[in-house]
Amino acid sequence: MSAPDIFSIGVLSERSGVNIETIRYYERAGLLQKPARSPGGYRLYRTVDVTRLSFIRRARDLGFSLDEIRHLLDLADQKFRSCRRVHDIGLTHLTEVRAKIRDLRRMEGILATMVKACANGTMPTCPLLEVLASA
Amino acid sequence: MSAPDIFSIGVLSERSGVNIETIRYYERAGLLQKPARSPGGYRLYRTVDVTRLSFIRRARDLGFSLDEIRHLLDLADQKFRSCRRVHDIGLTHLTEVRAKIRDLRRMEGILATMVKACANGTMPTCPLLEVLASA
DNA sequence: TATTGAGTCTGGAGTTCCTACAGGGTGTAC
DNA sequence: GTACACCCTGTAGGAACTCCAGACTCAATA
Repeated sequence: MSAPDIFSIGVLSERSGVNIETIRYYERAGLLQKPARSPGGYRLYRTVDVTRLSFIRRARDLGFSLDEIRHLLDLADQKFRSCRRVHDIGLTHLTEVRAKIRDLRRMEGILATMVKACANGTMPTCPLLEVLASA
Repeated sequence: MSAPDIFSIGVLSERSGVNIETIRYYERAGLLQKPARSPGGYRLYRTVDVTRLSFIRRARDLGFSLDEIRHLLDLADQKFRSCRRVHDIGLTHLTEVRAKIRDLRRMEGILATMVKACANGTMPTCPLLEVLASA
């Protein structure tokens, strides 16, 4: 664990913002490859693991399930031989991502209006529910 | 259950896109008020419940926890007397919403590029991980 | 109006995605 | 060589659902 680009699970946790226990869980769940081990049995990681783990964390924050993230990781890993398959999976997620952006934009608009009104000392009414409720 | 604006949990489920079991779970968790009951004990809902439930579903899809959603519902319900409190809670969520939008737009860009390249028959390399991994 | 079949009820167990110990081993710094 | 922080496995817990059994309700139809 002395080489600068090889580090322990604690360091990985710190650099990726993912809990140590969660990292081990992702390994069990197959989202991370089983890492190399030190002679004493410690897991050994590299920079590429930080990247992968940070991605998983962000994607989770954005409401993607582990299964969806598995798909996205497969895309990134170039696991699909067929261009058609990359296209289809990419398009599915693109549609989902765009829908999420649209919803978040709506929420942003409402929240910004409320915060602004409050800053002026005016107690605002809140159309938050209605704006997301409509199809 | 004959009046047009009063309906059963099954109809509510259909109109809101939320599982029947999940609706009952939200009731137990205090996100939905306890509904009126028919003489035989069936839950009775109204249009306002569809709105509220649809909002919860959307917010869950966007990665908000039930606790965060409780806060947002409180905002919408005008539960806070103080403008300061509305301002603070609104601002907290606004910051979170904007961060999510930023991440999703990055994903959107990558996915769109990949889908486009694939449509041209070119197998693209995928910088998906890198784009979200960076702080 | 009696029946039938879809819908609903409660309570409890199972699933996913973590998170928190307990009890023990590892690594390194003095 | 012994502290002390770190890591190991395994198991148990929590959040947010999801499913099921066995019993009851309701509306439609014969």
